[in-house]
Amino acid sequence: MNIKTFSKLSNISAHTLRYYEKIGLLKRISRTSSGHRFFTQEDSVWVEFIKRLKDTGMSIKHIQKYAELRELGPQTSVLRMQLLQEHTALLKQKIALESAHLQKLDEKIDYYHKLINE
Amino acid sequence: MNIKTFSKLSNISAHTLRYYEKIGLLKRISRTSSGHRFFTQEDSVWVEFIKRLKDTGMSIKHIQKYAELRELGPQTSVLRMQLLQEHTALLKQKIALESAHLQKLDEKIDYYHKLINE
DNA sequence: GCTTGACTTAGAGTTAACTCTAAGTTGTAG
DNA sequence: CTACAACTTAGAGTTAACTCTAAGTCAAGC
Repeated sequence: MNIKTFSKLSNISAHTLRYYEKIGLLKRISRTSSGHRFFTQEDSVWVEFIKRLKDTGMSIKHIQKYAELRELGPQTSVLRMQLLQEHTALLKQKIALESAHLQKLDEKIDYYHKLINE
Repeated sequence: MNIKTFSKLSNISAHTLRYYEKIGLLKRISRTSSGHRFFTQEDSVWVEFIKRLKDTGMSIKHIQKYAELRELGPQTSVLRMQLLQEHTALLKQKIALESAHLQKLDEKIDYYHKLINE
């Protein structure tokens, strides 16, 4: 599919897709004979994975690192797994912190409730 | 306590504390006779609350709004409660999304494990 | 065949939230 | 009493991650 269609599908602007390619998040995007980018199902899977990393707070720099390892093929599996493990460890901490904060905020809301109903 | 002590206690730089005062996150910080800021236990409680909001993804602009309402006194309780409720609703969604992502990432790590042990 | 869209490079602009600098004054702790 | 710290205003610089512009070429769809 072309960049416009892929942009809609992935919910990432064409500008940003070109930017991601430029900075090395997307590599080996195939081209039509005329030079237009041609996105495949595989690209879609990869982009969804990038979004997953981004949505869980991984920086572009770290995603670049992962993308580089991916580029090097199967012999980097252990390294990639380690990166993911480090990331999920942080993510677990983050979720735990947010959950604790949420509880405190809910308590504060309860406090307001009582305050108002007096 | 003075700004340096408070900075250490709150883990926020003196620069940032002055910045927070300037943009209206911190109001009515008392002063010594010589004009130096003098932080109290109450300020500490408020700053911890600000950190809670920030750590859960609330923007400075929204925290400013909350701080303004707080400044207006008890008659804004309902509004403040509503702001908090909106925030916790978003936060719950965010935690749910992150948890779903975490699960997928854990699955990918499992996949790598199997790949490596073959 | 015309309009809309994709391509390129290079670089400027944006937003959030700081973070720092300068320059000069005054205060405080050891 | 000396060195370090706090104060002020005004504005510049930083980082991340986009986001957009220009200018010109070329392609695709109706």
